[in-house]
Amino acid sequence: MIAEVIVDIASGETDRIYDYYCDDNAVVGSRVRAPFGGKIVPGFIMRLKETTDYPKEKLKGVFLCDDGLPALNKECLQLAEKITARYRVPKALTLRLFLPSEMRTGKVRERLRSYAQLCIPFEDMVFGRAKKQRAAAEYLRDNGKTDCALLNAEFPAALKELEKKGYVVITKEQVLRDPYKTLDRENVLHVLSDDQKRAVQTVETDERTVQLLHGVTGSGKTEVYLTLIAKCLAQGKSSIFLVPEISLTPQMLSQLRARFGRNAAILHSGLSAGERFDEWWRLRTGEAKIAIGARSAIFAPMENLGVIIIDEEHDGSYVSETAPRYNTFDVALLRAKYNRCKLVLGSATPSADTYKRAKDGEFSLIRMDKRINKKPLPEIVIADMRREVRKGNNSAFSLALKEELEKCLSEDKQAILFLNRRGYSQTVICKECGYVAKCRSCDVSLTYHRDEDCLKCHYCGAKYGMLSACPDCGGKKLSYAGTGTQRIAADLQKLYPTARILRMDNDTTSGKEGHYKILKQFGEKKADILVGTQMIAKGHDFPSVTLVGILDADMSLHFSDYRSRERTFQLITQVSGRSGRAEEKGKVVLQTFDPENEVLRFACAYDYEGFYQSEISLRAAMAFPPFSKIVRVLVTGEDDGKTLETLKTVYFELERLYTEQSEKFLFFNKMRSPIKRIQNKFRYQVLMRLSDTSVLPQIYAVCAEARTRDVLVSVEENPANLS
DNA sequence: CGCGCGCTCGGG
DNA sequence: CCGAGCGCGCGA
Repeated sequence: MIAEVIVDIASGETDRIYDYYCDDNAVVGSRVRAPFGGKIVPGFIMRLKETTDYPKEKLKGVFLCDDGLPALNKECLQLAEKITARYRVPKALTLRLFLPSEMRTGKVRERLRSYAQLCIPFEDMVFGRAKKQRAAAEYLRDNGKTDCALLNAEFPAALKELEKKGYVVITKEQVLRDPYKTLDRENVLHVLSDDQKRAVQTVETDERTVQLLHGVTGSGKTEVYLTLIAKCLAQGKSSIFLVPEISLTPQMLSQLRARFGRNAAILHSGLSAGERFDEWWRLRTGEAKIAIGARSAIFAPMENLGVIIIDEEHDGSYVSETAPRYNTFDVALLRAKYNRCKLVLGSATPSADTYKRAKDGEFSLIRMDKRINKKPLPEIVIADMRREVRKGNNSAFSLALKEELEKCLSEDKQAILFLNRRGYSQTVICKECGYVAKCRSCDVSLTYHRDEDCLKCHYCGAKYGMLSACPDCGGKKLSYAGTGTQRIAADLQKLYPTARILRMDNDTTSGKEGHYKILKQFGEKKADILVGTQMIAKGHDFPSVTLVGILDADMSLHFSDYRSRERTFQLITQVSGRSGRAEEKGKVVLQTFDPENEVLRFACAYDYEGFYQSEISLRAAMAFPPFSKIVRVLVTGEDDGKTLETLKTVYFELERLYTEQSEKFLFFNKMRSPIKRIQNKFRYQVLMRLSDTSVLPQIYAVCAEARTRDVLVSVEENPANLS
């Protein structure tokens, strides 16, 4: 038998079919190891045939990795075909999306799971200030051998440290028992509210594929999702449940485990390679029928899908940032159509694009206006910072916020303060000549970090020593402009010396799991005030938080991005939802220099509909998406000359499209990208706005053609930022 | 004349 | 993508 093979090499040059001899029992979609260019590389069988035109004496044979069940089923192969064509990427790159990464590296399929157990007496261990390690060790002392996946989810990073210290041994074992048996399978009746019942019924009966669930925070959308999933399960159908990465918290994981047990495979960043493979394999064989995870879980290998759910539909993490830059919704829609099942989108603040399609009747629109516990949403009060400054208050905190903070502290409640920037201050400016400290390889302003007394580049992480004098003019009057979380936390501590303050931003949350640690500490009431950036907006549920302060509510309005209004509205709604989750009524203080701003007004009134109406008419008037499509072609490379050369060819070809079909373009221009260099790569871009997307495939074709060995050409549709 | 690096080519 | 093969440039 002859196999048509795609070799797993991420390059356009090898992106074609190579013929090989193969076993007669080979199946399309199987993984192989193929001799290629003097090495053995992984590959995939795309088709099988009896003969080949390629000279027999030069033909080589492949080793079959999958016996019986191929790694990729028919749907995967068809989906891969479509994604490859749509985004014009090498086929190998698309096929990789469907497999856990460790399957490519050639390790033989193992059905092993890692378990940890103590190997010296608990009493002999020394922990110092490592509370998480102590907690993990205590857990192991009390519970004995435990699945590493569970420990990693609960005590991030602790296990690795314990192993390093020699306190814990990790063993790999054949999966013999249910590793989740430590979690009691819950046995409760899920009684739905009228709103929830109606939502479930609509999803099941409405003809349209896409169902938008627009429910206010606390309206019980999650229960609707879980009911839909449970119903599918009862019919033997599988489901996919997508959430933003950040919301896969340990609490949520155990809730899902309790509800669905081993029927659910949860694909989250805490899993080790082996565990990820294990979960994937359970889905592939049909042993597990529910895939839960972030964006990439849309490629879960199940058959017979009954429903696909995308929670927090508006979340930016649903667009991939590496090639293929797929949009999760687009992939989900393809899968829903293939399986003839429903695609449910849920959000309290849907993106304008999605909401418009629902209002236009393309999607079904299900409203859930009532909160499940009938509690009112927290009151949002606007603090006019201009007036504060006029009154002589130059601090970052308004009088109203300080009053609320004091009340909050005296009542032993918790508060969250939210702001948009990070670091101690934004930039270092010479007051005499206007010099601004910039990164040598990225051409962006550096940020001062007080704890390390250094300057850091937020794009490449480069560190520079603090300046004592201006390198340009020698002046000594250097000033820090802007305010970050670090500064806020310091000021706050001065104001309330006894308050316990936690800070959370990209600097304090090292590693993927870093932010969980801080959130967990806060959840355990080990701090009174949490100061943080965007990342505290989602996820955890803190019952004793009764106050949320948004320090610079208008900051995000000033980004040069057509979605900044929408994002600001979403952010305020989301952050406000952190306040008053339990019995106590919550309060939100929103500080702004622009108190008349209508976006802030709509957000304070929880008026999504009003916001949408205003936003959509603005988008229409300005011909912004969804009334157009913004396309950015980004040309990047280490060699400035070569990069410019490629930019020229790309621009020449695109300009031809523009002149030939100018009626489809609203805007067309080439320019240097706002940040000229990131990680030593020069960046140039061609920016377009299309009124008619029928030229899009041609744009992709031009870019695929222009890409060279050392210059990358990528296409972004409605990019989230233009840096 | 010899080796070194940079570019081009091909891999089944 | 990655290694093999080849050409030209420089040093002894």
